[in-house]
Amino acid sequence: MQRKEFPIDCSLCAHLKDSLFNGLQPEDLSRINNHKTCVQYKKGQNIFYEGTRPTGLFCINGGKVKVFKNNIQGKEFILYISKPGDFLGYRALLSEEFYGATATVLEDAKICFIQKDNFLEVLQKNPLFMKRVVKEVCKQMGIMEERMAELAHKSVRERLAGNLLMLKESYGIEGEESVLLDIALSREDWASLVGTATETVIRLLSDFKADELISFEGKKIRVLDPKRLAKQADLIVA
Amino acid sequence: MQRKEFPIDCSLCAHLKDSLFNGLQPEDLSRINNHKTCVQYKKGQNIFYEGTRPTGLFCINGGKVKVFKNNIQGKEFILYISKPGDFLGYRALLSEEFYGATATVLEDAKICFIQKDNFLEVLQKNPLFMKRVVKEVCKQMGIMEERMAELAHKSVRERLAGNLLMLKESYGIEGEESVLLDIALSREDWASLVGTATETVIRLLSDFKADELISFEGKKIRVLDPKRLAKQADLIVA
DNA sequence: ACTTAAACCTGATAAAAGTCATCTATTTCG
DNA sequence: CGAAATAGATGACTTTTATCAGGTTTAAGT
Repeated sequence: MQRKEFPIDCSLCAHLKDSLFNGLQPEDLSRINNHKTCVQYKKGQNIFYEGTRPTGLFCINGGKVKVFKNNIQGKEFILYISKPGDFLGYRALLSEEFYGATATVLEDAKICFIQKDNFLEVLQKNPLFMKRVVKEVCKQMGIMEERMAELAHKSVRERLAGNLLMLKESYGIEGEESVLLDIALSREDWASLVGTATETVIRLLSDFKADELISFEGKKIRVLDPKRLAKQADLIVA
Repeated sequence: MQRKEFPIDCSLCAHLKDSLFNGLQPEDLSRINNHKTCVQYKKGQNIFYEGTRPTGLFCINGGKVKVFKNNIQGKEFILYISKPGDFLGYRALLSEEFYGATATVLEDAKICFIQKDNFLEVLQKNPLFMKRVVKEVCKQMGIMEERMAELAHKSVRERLAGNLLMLKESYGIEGEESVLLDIALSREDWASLVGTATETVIRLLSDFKADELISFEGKKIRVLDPKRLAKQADLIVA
């Protein structure tokens, strides 16, 4: 469980443009930069744990991370899958609560940590930055509301199709006639994302494959027919 | 569908202390106050509609409101039940999106409307107010995450028990040996809240009644045994 | 390379919950 | 007040999905 540090300058970060830090005054960005620590994580390592106190904010520079809750029976539900440029753990930090979820690395990651005080200071003296953060939180909340309503009334098949299309938006690499989802999830992760049993995901994914809606490419999935998939997700009135 | 206006001064509002406006500078509160319009709504009336553009913020002075999404098949899922002191419609306003849900009056209500510009101005020149809003949004988000995980992996029985306990926190009136839920929901509303079919709610509620966990008092429910209900909700390891 | 473990897959079965049909009680409203 | 509409209740049936038990394939570690 060794953690290797790595040097990187926020102002030169390849993902600054996708991040909420984009647009920050140079002096503020350098304040963030000078007080951060950046660490490499291997697949399977945890970044923070449900029930513990946040002491700062994580910002992803590379790799992918899942944020999930565990219920009493140990069943996992994935709330978010985060990628470079994304903030991690800001919800609990800003609501001044303990972490409500655990974050685990899906694909080897480089993650920067910004001390709570530094982040909050920059936040408070930058109304525009604050505004962007609020906007982002509220946007996320809208997505959650949508997902929750689907969880309540859609079948597993519909939800799986919907999640394939959702990940296509964030992780899709456009090819000719098809889109590769550039994220390697185990069947178990898919189950945690959709809110179902692993066996059910396996069966449905091979259904979708048999129907030529998707194909498998190593651990990744290629979306062959987004339109018909959207019908399966009951997003369009067929 | 006539709307009767009514006069009320924010600084004298009985629910100011429960509201996010609490702690606002007198001049800012009066700015809000002078630019608001307050209207009475009857049960069943809509306050705003999914898919329309927010033009301001609603603040509840009296009554109760449900905020819900409708899916393609017309099935309703209740996201929030709001009471006096609560803000309504701030999520879409702050994320600068269309409303993601519809708000309908559950019990005759008095609701004030604050024009977008006035609200945003007060928000921007008051970092502390902004901070409280962010904190509240993030707290709500934590609640949503929790509820979503339950929706994913708990049975309808567990969720119904959990929702009874949840409403007990917000709407419970303590009696001797029991707590009355001071909110009149139809079986259909309960179903929309829990994410199930009306018939299932009816059956489960009468199960709970037979087990003397709850009793019915007109349209309201009395919680007789919160502890055993928590076991049904699988909140405590029995 | 070999052993072990993890991930993936398949089939059978059972339980949970949705749907449909029907009936009764309770409101609502002209 | 009485008719009509709405809400609540119950039974029969079906579908979906979880669970369990057994497989095979793939990956990981020594």
